[in-house]
Amino acid sequence: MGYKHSIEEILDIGYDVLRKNGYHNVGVNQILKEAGIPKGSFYNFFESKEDFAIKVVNRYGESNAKWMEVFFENPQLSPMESLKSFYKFMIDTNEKDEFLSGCIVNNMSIEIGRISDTMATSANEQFLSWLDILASVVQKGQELKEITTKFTALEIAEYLHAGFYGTFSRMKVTRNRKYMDIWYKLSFEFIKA
Amino acid sequence: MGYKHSIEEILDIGYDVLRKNGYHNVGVNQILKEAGIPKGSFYNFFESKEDFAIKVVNRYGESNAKWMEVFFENPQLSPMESLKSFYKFMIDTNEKDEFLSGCIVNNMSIEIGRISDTMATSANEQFLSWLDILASVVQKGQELKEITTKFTALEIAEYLHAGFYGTFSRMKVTRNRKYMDIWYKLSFEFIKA
DNA sequence: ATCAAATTAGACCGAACAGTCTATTTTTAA
DNA sequence: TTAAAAATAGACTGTTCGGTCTAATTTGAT
Repeated sequence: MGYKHSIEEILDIGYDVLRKNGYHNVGVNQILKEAGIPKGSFYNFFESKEDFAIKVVNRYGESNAKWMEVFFENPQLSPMESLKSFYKFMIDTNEKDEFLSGCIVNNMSIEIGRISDTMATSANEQFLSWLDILASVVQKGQELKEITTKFTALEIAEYLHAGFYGTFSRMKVTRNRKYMDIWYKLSFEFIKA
Repeated sequence: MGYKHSIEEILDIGYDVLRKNGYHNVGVNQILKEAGIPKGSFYNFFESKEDFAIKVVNRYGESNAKWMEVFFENPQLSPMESLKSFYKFMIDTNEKDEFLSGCIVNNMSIEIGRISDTMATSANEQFLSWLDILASVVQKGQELKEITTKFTALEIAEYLHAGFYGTFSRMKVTRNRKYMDIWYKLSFEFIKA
Protein backbone atom coordinates (compact mmCIF):
# COMPACT_ATOMS: atom_id res chain seq x y z
CA MET A 1 0.00 0.00 0.00
CA GLY A 2 3.04 2.26 -0.06
CA TYR A 3 4.15 5.02 2.25
CA LYS A 4 2.11 8.02 3.29
CA HIS A 5 3.54 10.39 0.73
CA SER A 6 4.96 10.20 -2.75
CA ILE A 7 7.43 12.45 -4.49
CA GLU A 8 4.84 13.24 -7.15
CA GLU A 9 2.28 14.37 -4.61
CA ILE A 10 4.79 16.69 -2.96
CA LEU A 11 5.88 18.06 -6.32
CA ASP A 12 2.29 18.85 -7.25
CA ILE A 13 1.77 20.82 -4.06
CA GLY A 14 5.16 22.44 -4.58
CA TYR A 15 4.00 23.55 -8.00
CA ASP A 16 1.13 25.53 -6.51
CA VAL A 17 3.25 27.00 -3.73
CA LEU A 18 6.21 27.98 -5.90
CA ARG A 19 4.14 29.31 -8.76
CA LYS A 20 2.23 31.55 -6.40
CA ASN A 21 5.05 32.68 -4.12
CA GLY A 22 8.21 32.41 -6.15
CA TYR A 23 11.35 30.80 -4.77
CA HIS A 24 12.86 32.89 -2.00
CA ASN A 25 9.55 34.19 -0.77
CA VAL A 26 8.52 30.78 0.50
CA GLY A 27 10.37 28.70 3.07
CA VAL A 28 10.87 24.96 3.19
CA ASN A 29 8.87 24.90 6.42
CA GLN A 30 5.88 26.44 4.68
CA ILE A 31 6.12 23.89 1.89
CA LEU A 32 6.17 21.11 4.51
CA LYS A 33 3.13 22.59 6.20
CA GLU A 34 1.13 22.90 3.00
CA ALA A 35 2.10 19.42 1.91
CA GLY A 36 1.56 17.97 5.38
CA ILE A 37 4.89 16.20 5.47
CA PRO A 38 7.70 16.19 8.02
CA LYS A 39 11.08 17.62 7.22
CA GLY A 40 12.65 14.18 7.25
CA SER A 41 10.53 13.10 4.31
CA PHE A 42 11.34 16.22 2.34
CA TYR A 43 15.09 15.79 2.66
CA ASN A 44 14.72 12.08 2.07
CA PHE A 45 13.17 12.83 -1.31
CA PHE A 46 15.11 15.96 -2.26
CA GLU A 47 18.71 16.99 -1.89
CA SER A 48 17.89 20.63 -1.24
CA LYS A 49 15.28 23.30 -1.77
CA GLU A 50 16.89 24.08 -5.11
CA ASP A 51 16.76 20.42 -6.15
CA PHE A 52 13.09 20.40 -5.14
CA ALA A 53 12.28 23.51 -7.19
CA ILE A 54 14.05 22.08 -10.23
CA LYS A 55 12.09 18.84 -9.95
CA VAL A 56 8.88 20.84 -9.64
CA VAL A 57 9.73 22.75 -12.79
CA ASN A 58 10.65 19.60 -14.69
CA ARG A 59 7.51 17.78 -13.65
CA TYR A 60 5.30 20.69 -14.57
CA GLY A 61 7.16 21.24 -17.83
CA GLU A 62 6.79 17.64 -18.89
CA SER A 63 3.17 17.41 -17.88
CA ASN A 64 2.40 20.65 -19.67
CA ALA A 65 4.12 19.39 -22.80
CA LYS A 66 2.00 16.25 -22.74
CA TRP A 67 -1.12 18.32 -22.24
CA MET A 68 -0.17 20.53 -25.16
CA GLU A 69 0.36 17.51 -27.39
CA VAL A 70 -3.15 16.34 -26.62
CA PHE A 71 -4.61 19.81 -26.94
CA PHE A 72 -3.20 20.33 -30.39
CA GLU A 73 -4.33 16.93 -31.61
CA ASN A 74 -7.91 18.17 -31.60
CA PRO A 75 -9.04 17.63 -35.21
CA GLN A 76 -11.96 20.03 -34.90
CA LEU A 77 -9.73 23.08 -34.94
CA SER A 78 -7.37 24.26 -37.65
CA PRO A 79 -3.76 24.97 -36.60
CA MET A 80 -4.39 28.71 -36.38
CA GLU A 81 -7.63 28.19 -34.49
CA SER A 82 -6.01 25.80 -32.07
CA LEU A 83 -3.16 28.22 -31.38
CA LYS A 84 -5.65 30.97 -30.64
CA SER A 85 -7.67 28.62 -28.50
CA PHE A 86 -4.53 27.57 -26.63
CA TYR A 87 -3.51 31.10 -25.74
CA LYS A 88 -7.07 32.05 -24.93
CA PHE A 89 -7.14 29.17 -22.48
CA MET A 90 -3.86 30.34 -20.98
CA ILE A 91 -5.16 33.86 -20.49
CA ASP A 92 -8.37 32.53 -18.94
CA THR A 93 -6.34 30.32 -16.61
CA ASN A 94 -4.42 33.32 -15.35
CA GLU A 95 -7.64 35.21 -14.88
CA LYS A 96 -8.91 32.42 -12.65
CA ASP A 97 -6.22 33.03 -10.07
CA GLU A 98 -6.59 36.76 -10.35
CA PHE A 99 -3.44 37.32 -12.44
CA LEU A 100 -1.25 36.84 -9.40
CA SER A 101 0.89 33.85 -10.31
CA GLY A 102 1.86 33.62 -13.96
CA CYS A 103 4.00 30.76 -15.24
CA ILE A 104 6.22 28.96 -12.76
CA VAL A 105 8.99 28.43 -15.31
CA ASN A 106 9.01 32.12 -16.14
CA ASN A 107 8.99 33.05 -12.47
CA MET A 108 11.85 30.70 -11.61
CA SER A 109 13.82 31.80 -14.68
CA ILE A 110 13.58 35.46 -13.78
CA GLU A 111 14.16 35.00 -10.05
CA ILE A 112 16.89 32.39 -9.92
CA GLY A 113 17.86 31.74 -13.54
CA ARG A 114 20.92 33.83 -12.88
CA ILE A 115 22.07 32.17 -9.67
CA SER A 116 21.27 28.55 -10.43
CA ASP A 117 22.77 27.06 -13.54
CA THR A 118 20.88 23.84 -13.05
CA MET A 119 17.57 25.70 -12.81
CA ALA A 120 18.47 27.67 -15.91
CA THR A 121 19.20 24.45 -17.79
CA SER A 122 15.97 22.82 -16.70
CA ALA A 123 13.86 25.86 -17.46
CA ASN A 124 15.42 26.11 -20.88
CA GLU A 125 14.75 22.46 -21.62
CA GLN A 126 11.11 22.83 -20.71
CA PHE A 127 10.76 25.99 -22.79
CA LEU A 128 12.34 24.20 -25.74
CA SER A 129 9.97 21.24 -25.48
CA TRP A 130 6.98 23.59 -25.52
CA LEU A 131 8.40 25.59 -28.38
CA ASP A 132 8.88 22.41 -30.42
CA ILE A 133 5.22 21.61 -30.05
CA LEU A 134 4.14 25.14 -30.89
CA ALA A 135 6.44 25.17 -33.91
CA SER A 136 4.95 21.97 -35.27
CA VAL A 137 1.48 23.50 -35.04
CA VAL A 138 2.71 26.68 -36.71
CA GLN A 139 4.23 24.61 -39.46
CA LYS A 140 0.92 22.86 -40.12
CA GLY A 141 -0.69 26.28 -40.27
CA GLN A 142 1.91 27.37 -42.78
CA GLU A 143 1.32 24.30 -44.91
CA LEU A 144 -2.40 25.07 -44.90
CA LYS A 145 -1.61 28.69 -45.81
CA GLU A 146 -3.21 29.97 -42.62
CA ILE A 147 0.03 31.36 -41.23
CA THR A 148 2.65 33.52 -42.91
CA THR A 149 5.66 31.76 -44.38
CA LYS A 150 7.79 34.88 -44.15
CA PHE A 151 9.50 33.31 -41.13
CA THR A 152 10.26 29.79 -40.02
CA ALA A 153 7.81 27.93 -37.83
CA LEU A 154 10.24 27.95 -34.93
CA GLU A 155 10.80 31.67 -35.24
CA ILE A 156 7.07 32.28 -35.11
CA ALA A 157 6.78 29.96 -32.12
CA GLU A 158 9.53 31.87 -30.33
CA TYR A 159 7.81 35.10 -31.23
CA LEU A 160 4.46 33.95 -29.81
CA HIS A 161 6.10 32.59 -26.69
CA ALA A 162 8.04 35.80 -26.05
CA GLY A 163 5.04 38.02 -26.55
CA PHE A 164 2.81 36.03 -24.28
CA TYR A 165 5.43 35.81 -21.55
CA GLY A 166 6.07 39.51 -21.70
CA THR A 167 2.49 40.17 -20.74
CA PHE A 168 3.10 38.46 -17.40
CA SER A 169 4.92 41.37 -15.84
CA ARG A 170 2.24 43.84 -16.86
CA MET A 171 -0.39 41.39 -15.71
CA LYS A 172 1.20 40.98 -12.30
CA VAL A 173 1.31 44.69 -11.56
CA THR A 174 -2.06 45.64 -13.06
CA ARG A 175 -3.89 42.44 -12.25
CA ASN A 176 -6.05 42.49 -15.29
CA ARG A 177 -6.07 40.84 -18.70
CA LYS A 178 -6.13 43.97 -20.83
CA TYR A 179 -2.53 43.66 -21.98
CA MET A 180 -2.80 39.97 -22.65
CA ASP A 181 -5.82 40.64 -24.82
CA ILE A 182 -3.98 43.36 -26.74
CA TRP A 183 -1.06 41.04 -27.36
CA TYR A 184 -3.45 38.29 -28.47
CA LYS A 185 -5.33 40.52 -30.90
CA LEU A 186 -2.23 41.96 -32.55
CA SER A 187 -0.09 38.84 -32.65
CA PHE A 188 -2.66 36.62 -34.32
CA GLU A 189 -3.46 39.33 -36.83
CA PHE A 190 0.21 39.69 -37.65
CA ILE A 191 0.98 36.02 -38.20
CA LYS A 192 -1.92 35.50 -40.59
CA ALA A 193 -0.89 34.29 -44.02
CA MET B 1 29.52 70.30 2.39
CA GLY B 2 26.78 67.84 3.24
CA TYR B 3 26.86 64.43 4.81
CA LYS B 4 28.86 61.47 3.60
CA HIS B 5 26.07 59.82 1.67
CA SER B 6 23.01 60.86 -0.24
CA ILE B 7 19.81 58.99 -0.92
CA GLU B 8 20.43 59.22 -4.66
CA GLU B 9 23.88 57.67 -4.38
CA ILE B 10 22.51 54.74 -2.39
CA LEU B 11 19.62 54.29 -4.83
CA ASP B 12 22.02 54.12 -7.76
CA ILE B 13 24.04 51.38 -6.12
CA GLY B 14 20.79 49.69 -5.12
CA TYR B 15 19.76 49.69 -8.75
CA ASP B 16 22.79 47.63 -9.74
CA VAL B 17 22.46 45.26 -6.82
CA LEU B 18 18.72 44.66 -7.17
CA ARG B 19 18.73 44.39 -10.93
CA LYS B 20 21.43 41.77 -10.79
CA ASN B 21 20.27 39.78 -7.78
CA GLY B 22 16.55 40.32 -7.52
CA TYR B 23 14.85 41.18 -4.26
CA HIS B 24 14.95 38.26 -1.85
CA ASN B 25 18.27 36.99 -3.08
CA VAL B 26 20.11 39.98 -1.68
CA GLY B 27 20.14 41.07 1.97
CA VAL B 28 20.14 44.56 3.41
CA ASN B 29 23.59 43.88 4.85
CA GLN B 30 24.96 43.17 1.39
CA ILE B 31 23.47 46.38 0.07
CA LEU B 32 25.11 48.28 2.95
CA LYS B 33 28.42 46.65 2.17
CA GLU B 34 28.29 47.45 -1.53
CA ALA B 35 27.19 51.01 -0.84
CA GLY B 36 29.68 51.43 1.99
CA ILE B 37 27.12 52.81 4.42
CA PRO B 38 26.18 51.84 7.97
CA LYS B 39 22.80 50.41 8.77
CA GLY B 40 21.80 53.53 10.64
CA SER B 41 22.04 55.61 7.49
CA PHE B 42 20.03 53.12 5.49
CA TYR B 43 17.14 53.10 7.92
CA ASN B 44 17.42 56.83 8.32
CA PHE B 45 16.78 57.20 4.58
CA PHE B 46 14.40 54.32 4.01
CA GLU B 47 11.51 52.89 6.00
CA SER B 48 12.26 49.32 5.03
CA LYS B 49 13.91 47.15 2.42
CA GLU B 50 10.66 47.20 0.48
CA ASP B 51 10.51 50.99 0.62
CA PHE B 52 14.10 51.07 -0.62
CA ALA B 53 13.37 48.76 -3.54
CA ILE B 54 10.35 50.81 -4.54
CA LYS B 55 12.39 54.02 -4.49
CA VAL B 56 15.06 52.31 -6.58
CA VAL B 57 12.43 51.29 -9.12
CA ASN B 58 10.89 54.75 -9.21
CA ARG B 59 14.22 56.47 -9.62
CA TYR B 60 15.29 54.16 -12.40
CA GLY B 61 11.88 54.37 -14.05
CA GLU B 62 11.90 58.15 -14.08
CA SER B 63 15.48 58.42 -15.25
CA ASN B 64 14.85 55.89 -17.99
CA ALA B 65 11.78 57.80 -19.13
CA LYS B 66 13.84 60.98 -19.38
CA TRP B 67 16.50 59.13 -21.31
CA MET B 68 13.88 57.75 -23.68
CA GLU B 69 12.48 61.24 -24.29
CA VAL B 70 15.89 62.44 -25.31
CA PHE B 71 16.62 59.34 -27.35
CA PHE B 72 13.46 59.69 -29.41
CA GLU B 73 14.02 63.38 -30.03
CA ASN B 74 16.87 62.51 -32.39
CA PRO B 75 15.81 64.13 -35.67
CA GLN B 76 18.17 62.02 -37.75
CA LEU B 77 16.04 58.92 -37.40
CA SER B 78 12.48 58.34 -38.53
CA PRO B 79 10.04 57.05 -35.88
CA MET B 80 10.34 53.47 -37.11
CA GLU B 81 14.11 53.71 -37.31
CA SER B 82 14.35 55.18 -33.85
CA LEU B 83 12.17 52.42 -32.38
CA LYS B 84 14.40 49.83 -33.97
CA SER B 85 17.47 51.64 -32.77
CA PHE B 86 16.03 51.84 -29.27
CA TYR B 87 15.39 48.12 -29.00
CA LYS B 88 18.69 47.30 -30.62
CA PHE B 89 20.36 49.37 -27.95
CA MET B 90 18.40 47.55 -25.26
CA ILE B 91 19.43 44.16 -26.60
CA ASP B 92 23.06 45.27 -26.81
CA THR B 93 22.89 46.56 -23.23
CA ASN B 94 21.75 43.17 -22.02
CA GLU B 95 24.50 41.51 -23.97
CA LYS B 96 27.02 43.67 -22.16
CA ASP B 97 26.21 42.12 -18.82
CA GLU B 98 26.03 38.68 -20.27
CA PHE B 99 22.23 38.45 -20.31
CA LEU B 100 22.16 37.85 -16.57
CA SER B 101 20.14 40.76 -15.26
CA GLY B 102 17.33 41.94 -17.49
CA CYS B 103 15.10 44.84 -16.50
CA ILE B 104 14.81 45.66 -12.82
CA VAL B 105 11.16 46.64 -13.11
CA ASN B 106 10.35 43.35 -14.79
CA ASN B 107 12.33 41.42 -12.20
CA MET B 108 10.66 43.18 -9.28
CA SER B 109 7.23 42.82 -10.88
CA ILE B 110 7.61 39.09 -11.36
CA GLU B 111 9.24 38.41 -8.00
CA ILE B 112 7.29 40.63 -5.62
CA GLY B 113 4.51 42.19 -7.71
CA ARG B 114 2.16 39.76 -6.08
CA ILE B 115 3.15 40.31 -2.47
CA SER B 116 3.72 44.05 -2.49
CA ASP B 117 0.88 46.21 -3.67
CA THR B 118 2.98 49.32 -3.44
CA MET B 119 5.69 47.79 -5.61
CA ALA B 120 3.05 46.69 -8.09
CA THR B 121 1.67 50.22 -8.24
CA SER B 122 5.10 51.78 -8.72
CA ALA B 123 6.16 49.28 -11.36
CA ASN B 124 2.93 49.85 -13.22
CA GLU B 125 3.40 53.62 -13.14
CA GLN B 126 6.88 53.32 -14.58
CA PHE B 127 5.75 50.92 -17.27
CA LEU B 128 2.95 53.31 -18.19
CA SER B 129 5.28 56.27 -18.49
CA TRP B 130 7.53 54.31 -20.84
CA LEU B 131 4.58 53.08 -22.84
CA ASP B 132 3.33 56.63 -23.27
CA ILE B 133 6.62 57.63 -24.80
CA LEU B 134 6.73 54.58 -27.05
CA ALA B 135 3.14 55.19 -28.12
CA SER B 136 3.89 58.77 -29.12
CA VAL B 137 6.73 57.54 -31.32
CA VAL B 138 4.51 54.87 -32.82
CA GLN B 139 1.88 57.50 -33.54
CA LYS B 140 4.38 59.64 -35.40
CA GLY B 141 5.32 56.56 -37.39
CA GLN B 142 1.69 55.98 -38.19
CA GLU B 143 1.25 59.57 -39.32
CA LEU B 144 4.24 59.15 -41.62
CA LYS B 145 2.74 55.87 -42.89
CA GLU B 146 5.74 53.91 -41.65
CA ILE B 147 3.74 51.90 -39.15
CA THR B 148 0.47 50.08 -39.59
CA THR B 149 -2.71 51.91 -38.57
CA LYS B 150 -4.60 48.69 -38.06
CA PHE B 151 -4.17 49.18 -34.32
CA THR B 152 -3.86 52.16 -32.03
CA ALA B 153 -0.45 53.54 -31.20
CA LEU B 154 -0.81 52.50 -27.56
CA GLU B 155 -1.77 48.96 -28.55
CA ILE B 156 1.31 48.68 -30.70
CA ALA B 157 3.43 50.10 -27.88
CA GLU B 158 2.00 47.52 -25.47
CA TYR B 159 2.65 44.84 -28.06
CA LEU B 160 6.28 45.83 -28.51
CA HIS B 161 6.81 46.10 -24.77
CA ALA B 162 5.29 42.69 -24.10
CA GLY B 163 7.28 40.98 -26.80
CA PHE B 164 10.56 42.44 -25.69
CA TYR B 165 9.96 41.65 -22.05
CA GLY B 166 9.01 38.10 -22.85
CA THR B 167 12.44 37.52 -24.29
CA PHE B 168 13.96 38.17 -20.86
CA SER B 169 13.08 34.79 -19.43
CA ARG B 170 14.51 32.96 -22.42
CA MET B 171 17.53 35.20 -22.31
CA LYS B 172 18.15 34.48 -18.63
CA VAL B 173 18.15 30.72 -19.06
CA THR B 174 20.01 30.54 -22.37
CA ARG B 175 22.25 33.52 -21.85
CA ASN B 176 22.31 34.53 -25.45
CA ARG B 177 20.56 37.06 -27.67
CA LYS B 178 19.15 34.68 -30.25
CA TYR B 179 15.57 34.97 -29.04
CA MET B 180 15.75 38.72 -28.68
CA ASP B 181 16.95 38.95 -32.25
CA ILE B 182 14.12 36.73 -33.49
CA TRP B 183 11.58 38.85 -31.68
CA TYR B 184 13.15 42.00 -33.11
CA LYS B 185 13.14 40.73 -36.67
CA LEU B 186 9.54 39.54 -36.65
CA SER B 187 8.02 42.38 -34.65
CA PHE B 188 9.38 45.18 -36.75
CA GLU B 189 8.40 43.38 -39.93
CA PHE B 190 4.88 42.93 -38.60
CA ILE B 191 4.25 46.51 -37.56
CA LYS B 192 5.34 47.94 -40.92
CA ALA B 193 2.67 49.98 -42.64
C1' DA C 1 28.08 80.18 19.87
C1' DT C 2 24.37 77.26 20.66
C1' DC C 3 21.05 73.98 19.99
C1' DA C 4 17.94 71.05 17.48
C1' DA C 5 17.86 68.04 13.70
C1' DA C 6 19.87 64.95 10.68
C1' DT C 7 23.24 61.63 9.78
C1' DT C 8 26.58 58.19 10.98
C1' DA C 9 27.87 54.08 13.39
C1' DG C 10 27.43 49.41 14.49
C1' DA C 11 26.10 46.38 18.31
C1' DC C 12 22.20 43.94 19.05
C1' DC C 13 17.51 41.41 18.59
C1' DG C 14 14.03 37.89 17.72
C1' DA C 15 12.43 35.45 13.84
C1' DA C 16 13.02 32.77 10.00
C1' DC C 17 16.11 30.44 7.06
C1' DA C 18 17.99 25.97 4.86
C1' DG C 19 19.67 22.04 6.35
C1' DT C 20 21.24 18.09 9.92
C1' DC C 21 20.59 14.58 13.06
C1' DT C 22 18.85 10.69 15.63
C1' DA C 23 15.22 7.76 16.56
C1' DT C 24 11.26 5.33 15.16
C1' DT C 25 8.11 3.23 12.11
C1' DT C 26 6.83 1.11 7.91
C1' DT C 27 7.65 -1.36 3.81
C1' DT C 28 10.01 -4.40 0.78
C1' DA C 29 12.92 -8.22 -0.43
C1' DA C 30 15.14 -12.42 0.84
C1' DT D 1 10.30 -14.45 9.52
C1' DT D 2 13.76 -11.44 9.38
C1' DA D 3 17.01 -8.06 7.97
C1' DA D 4 17.85 -4.19 5.14
C1' DA D 5 16.06 -0.20 3.19
C1' DA D 6 13.09 3.50 2.88
C1' DA D 7 10.13 6.76 4.83
C1' DT D 8 8.40 9.31 8.81
C1' DA D 9 8.95 12.44 12.58
C1' DG D 10 10.39 16.61 14.50
C1' DA D 11 13.83 18.53 17.65
C1' DC D 12 17.79 20.95 16.86
C1' DT D 13 21.73 23.90 14.70
C1' DG D 14 24.29 27.63 12.93
C1' DT D 15 23.50 31.37 9.94
C1' DT D 16 21.33 35.06 8.00
C1' DC D 17 17.37 37.84 7.77
C1' DG D 18 15.08 42.59 8.29
C1' DG D 19 14.81 45.75 11.62
C1' DT D 20 15.73 48.31 16.31
C1' DC D 21 18.30 50.80 19.47
C1' DT D 22 21.48 53.94 21.66
C1' DA D 23 25.24 56.83 21.24
C1' DA D 24 28.31 59.80 18.87
C1' DT D 25 29.05 63.02 15.35
C1' DT D 26 28.07 66.37 11.92
C1' DT D 27 25.29 69.83 10.00
C1' DG D 28 22.28 73.86 9.39
C1' DA D 29 19.51 77.38 11.57
C1' DT D 30 19.24 80.94 14.96
